Amino acid sequence: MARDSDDRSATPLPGRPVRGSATGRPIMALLDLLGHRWTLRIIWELAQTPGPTFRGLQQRCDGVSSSVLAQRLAELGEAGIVHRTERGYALTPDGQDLATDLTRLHHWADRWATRMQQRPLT
Amino acid sequence: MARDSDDRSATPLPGRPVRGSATGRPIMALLDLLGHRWTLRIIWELAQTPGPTFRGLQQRCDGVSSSVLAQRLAELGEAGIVHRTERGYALTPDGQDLATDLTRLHHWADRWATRMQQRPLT
DNA sequence: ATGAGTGCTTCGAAAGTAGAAGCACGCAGC
DNA sequence: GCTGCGTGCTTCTACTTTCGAAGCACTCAT
Repeated sequence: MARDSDDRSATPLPGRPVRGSATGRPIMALLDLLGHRWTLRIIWELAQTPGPTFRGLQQRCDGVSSSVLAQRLAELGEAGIVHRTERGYALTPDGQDLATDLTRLHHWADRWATRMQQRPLT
Repeated sequence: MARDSDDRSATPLPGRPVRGSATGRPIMALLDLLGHRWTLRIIWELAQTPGPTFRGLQQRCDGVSSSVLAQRLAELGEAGIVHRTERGYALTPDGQDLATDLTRLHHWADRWATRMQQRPLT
């Protein structure tokens, strides 16, 4: 996982300067972390059905490449959002809190869908 | 802005098959849309201080390249989250609702920072 | 030993992003 | 007119990230 002296294990964490913000403000680190592709989706899937295997999670995420999945799980693990249990991958208590907030996005998305159908696009 | 018949206007929208999900479920479209780089940040900045100019917003986002910013604003506009007013760019009512949900992420991020400081990483 | 499952890595190709430069427009002052 | 400034936004090339197939090392049951 961590090849020694890997400068690129640049997981966005609070207190660290992250890409797009040198201040290290927690919200910036979070927005950066969640801005990585598949990250939001992985948290979402783990919230829906906890405990999948690596390959199982891969399938749930519509066949995300294993290289990226491993990378994301490492980031989320380092951030204390996901951990690996004997029964598979799962959200930590912190991760569950975060997932709860994401649930609100789900409700928003449903209303969004309704409005977009009413408004003919382009 | 919306040049007709542009094949690349692949903005993730509910009802459309998006990358990583053929179903077009609203939440998937949203997670995909928000997973693009700078998208979360742009919404966040517009929620903090509405009405910036293009270049002003660019500076707030730590110098995001103008090409990406224009692309993101087009996506968010197409999604009905951001629109351009006479006083500059601003969130639509829908966008403000979304930003409200993101505010919860801010609180989570602060708690996250506290925990990460207590636990030395790696 | 064979086979199937696991987590995870490697590597070339494709897609996305960075960053500087520049275009077209409007407007104020001259 | 022209110059200068500010606007939104595009174009271009170089760099980074992601994809996707393949494969490695390991465990466990057969």
